[in-house]
Amino acid sequence: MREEDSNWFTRWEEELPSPEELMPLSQTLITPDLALAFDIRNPSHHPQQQLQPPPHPPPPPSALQPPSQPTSVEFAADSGDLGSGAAGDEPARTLKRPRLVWTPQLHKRFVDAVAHLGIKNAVPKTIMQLMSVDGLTRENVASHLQKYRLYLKRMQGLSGGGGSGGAGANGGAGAAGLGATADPATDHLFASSPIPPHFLHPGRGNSEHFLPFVPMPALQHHQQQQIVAAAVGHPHLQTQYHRQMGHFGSSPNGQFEHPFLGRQTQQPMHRMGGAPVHNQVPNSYVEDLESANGNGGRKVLTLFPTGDD
DNA sequence: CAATAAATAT
DNA sequence: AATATTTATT
Repeated sequence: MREEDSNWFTRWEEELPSPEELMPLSQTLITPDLALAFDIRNPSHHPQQQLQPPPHPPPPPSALQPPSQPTSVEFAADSGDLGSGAAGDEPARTLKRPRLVWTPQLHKRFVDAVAHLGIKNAVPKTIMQLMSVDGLTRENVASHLQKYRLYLKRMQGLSGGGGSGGAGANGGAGAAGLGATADPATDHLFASSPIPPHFLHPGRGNSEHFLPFVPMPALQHHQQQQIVAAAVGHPHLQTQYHRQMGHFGSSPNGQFEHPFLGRQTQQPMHRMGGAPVHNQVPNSYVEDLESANGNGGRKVLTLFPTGDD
C-alpha cells in the first residue's frame, strides 16, 4: 500500500499552529537592562542574535508568499548564574546562548526541512537555512541532527524483520507497543513527528518527491513564560520569571503588528528545489496549554505537547 | 572550513 | 535528561 507515502504529510497539515500561535514574540534573551548592567556593548560582530532588534518595518504584504516569518525560538534559562566572573571585567563577547528547547513544533519543522531536502542534502547548514528559525545556529541543528539520526537507526533496527511498510506510519507512540527496545528516554520528542518513509530506507524508496516546502506564515508556540532569569551576581539568585500572558493585538484581519520583529536573517539560498511554494492557511487547531507539569524541581516549563505523551 | 560521530560536559 | 561542547576523523 502506497497510500502511506502520501499520507504522512497530510497529517501535519492539520496540526498547524493556529493564528494565535504564530505570534512572533521574539523575546530577547538579554533584556536591554541586563545588557546595560553588564556593560555589554557588543564590541565585535557576534552571531545573529536578537539583542534589541531595531524597529524594522515589516515587509509589505505581497500577494505572493514572501518568505515565512522568521520563526523565533524560545530559550530556557537555567539557574546557572553567569554573572560571576564573566561580568567582572571580561566583556561578555563570549556570551553563551541559553539552551535551545526543542519543542515538538520546532522539531517538526526540522523534520520537514530534512524531508524536503532529502537525506543527502540534509546537512546542518542547509537545514538551518531552510528552517528559517531566528536564533537557530548550525550547532543547534547539528546536535539535534545527530540525535535524530540515532533515533532513526534505532527504529530501523527493530523494524527490520517486518519488511517494507511496517514502520512508516507510526506517528506517535506506535512503535512502543511491540515491546521494542525503544528507550522512553530517547524518543519522547522524536516520536511526535511523523517520519517520512524514505527516511527509514534510504535508497529503497523510489522517486524523490519535491514537496513544496511550506515554511508556513510562522510557527510559534503559545509562549507563556520561561524567559530569562536575570542573575547579575546576586547572592541569592532568586530566579524570577516573567509571566507573559495575554496575547498581543490580534486583528480580525489576521494582520497584526508585532511588538518586536525578529531579525530576518534569511540568506539567499541557492536554487534548491525551486518548487513553487504554495502557501496554505492552517486550520485553526486549538491546542491545550499544559503548564506546571509535574516536573520536579525543574523551572523550565515545557510547552504544550502535541497530543501524545 | 564543514560534516559526522563519539565522547564528554553542563 | 536534554543540549552543548569538544575531540577526532573525513
